[in-house]
Amino acid sequence: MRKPREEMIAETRAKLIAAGRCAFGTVGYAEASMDDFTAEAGLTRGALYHHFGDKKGLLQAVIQQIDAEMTARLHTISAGAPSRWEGFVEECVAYIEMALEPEIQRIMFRDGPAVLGDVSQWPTSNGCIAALSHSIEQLKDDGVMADIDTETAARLINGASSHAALWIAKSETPEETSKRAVRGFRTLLDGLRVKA
Amino acid sequence: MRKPREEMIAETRAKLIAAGRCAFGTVGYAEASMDDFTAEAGLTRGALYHHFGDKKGLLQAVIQQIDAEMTARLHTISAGAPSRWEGFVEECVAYIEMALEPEIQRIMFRDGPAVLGDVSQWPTSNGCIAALSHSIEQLKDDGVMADIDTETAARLINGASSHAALWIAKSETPEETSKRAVRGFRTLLDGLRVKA
DNA sequence: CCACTTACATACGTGGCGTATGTCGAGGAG
DNA sequence: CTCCTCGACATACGCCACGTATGTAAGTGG
Repeated sequence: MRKPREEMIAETRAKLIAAGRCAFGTVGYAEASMDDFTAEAGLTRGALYHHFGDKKGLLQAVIQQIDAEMTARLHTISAGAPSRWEGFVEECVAYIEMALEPEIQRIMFRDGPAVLGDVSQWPTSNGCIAALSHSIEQLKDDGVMADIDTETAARLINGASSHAALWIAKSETPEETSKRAVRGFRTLLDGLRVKA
Repeated sequence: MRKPREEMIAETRAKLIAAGRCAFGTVGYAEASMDDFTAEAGLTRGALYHHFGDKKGLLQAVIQQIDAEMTARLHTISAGAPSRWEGFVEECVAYIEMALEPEIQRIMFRDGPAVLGDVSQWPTSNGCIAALSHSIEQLKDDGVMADIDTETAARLINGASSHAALWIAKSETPEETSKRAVRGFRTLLDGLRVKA
């Protein structure tokens, strides 16, 4: 065994992140007891403080992981679309739909911003904003999208998406509400499209 | 003195709400110690639990108060505009700008949703959404706004606004960022306008 | 082979929340 | 006027969670 040491460490970190992610995603950040979910991972709070400094540090790590996954998913979706505009719209819709998943919603859109401030502000873990910005930039180059500041557009869309997701998730009829939201969202985006 | 009793009670409630509002708005909900800010109001946690049940109950009361103030402000703004469309746009811009005030931002857009879930969901304290919806409904009747589900539009705009405000507030150059955001926001809204 | 660091676990103090209990003043019944 | 009740609020207690200080065993460089 060449370097089993570092592997063990990485594994410990991964186990802590996984346990924290699970706890944060289900009972929420504030109600998640560090003693409890570290024990579930077969460890103690000592390990957590050693690797992440404090509870917020673990949350950061969890968010970073989730953000990376979301960014990857968005990328594959936009890449597989027939046109760039289509890809962009599908990306936005996918963003709403991802925000519907309880874990993503809770961690990325509720507890994350509340505990750490505007998550998309730090250089790390703003992959989703960056992905949206990239798409918008391309569309502007293609002359398909109206003249609007790229980052602003990305953030407005991001905000609309996440709130829509919250709305849907809390709705009594998520299915129907989701359809209404996506439909309205398409209309909103269509307003930004340059008409032929 | 006809009913000094009820006045005293109302005053106690008001003092608790004011103290809580101040603490929540500055240090945040989680960091606000009930012992501390009730003492600042010349009371104890006993009074708080008696009137509001628990810490969340006080937060609800605080949110309700702020929401009422915001709704009133939005109403006067939209009422004083030259046209309905102008009034609507100004309302939205005002919404962004209100969300810039630290107290409103912290309580209404960060801690509120995190602690209580989607605030705009409960019947109480959705005054702002209702005000936006009302404006949108009128614009649709006037044939000035594109065919979009009213509530959906209100929520998308609400989401975009609050995220924009977060972005601005955390920016290193809030003044400039604010201009970018408002400009982009106007473009977004313009996309919903029926062209003559 | 030994000193030293690293990766954790254990032990302890503090503080905040919620609840159970106590007290004091205001009104109504007689 | 007196007593009794009830509501408004304070006090007291226990619990739990976080953070830190300390301990320990395993690995690593010289």
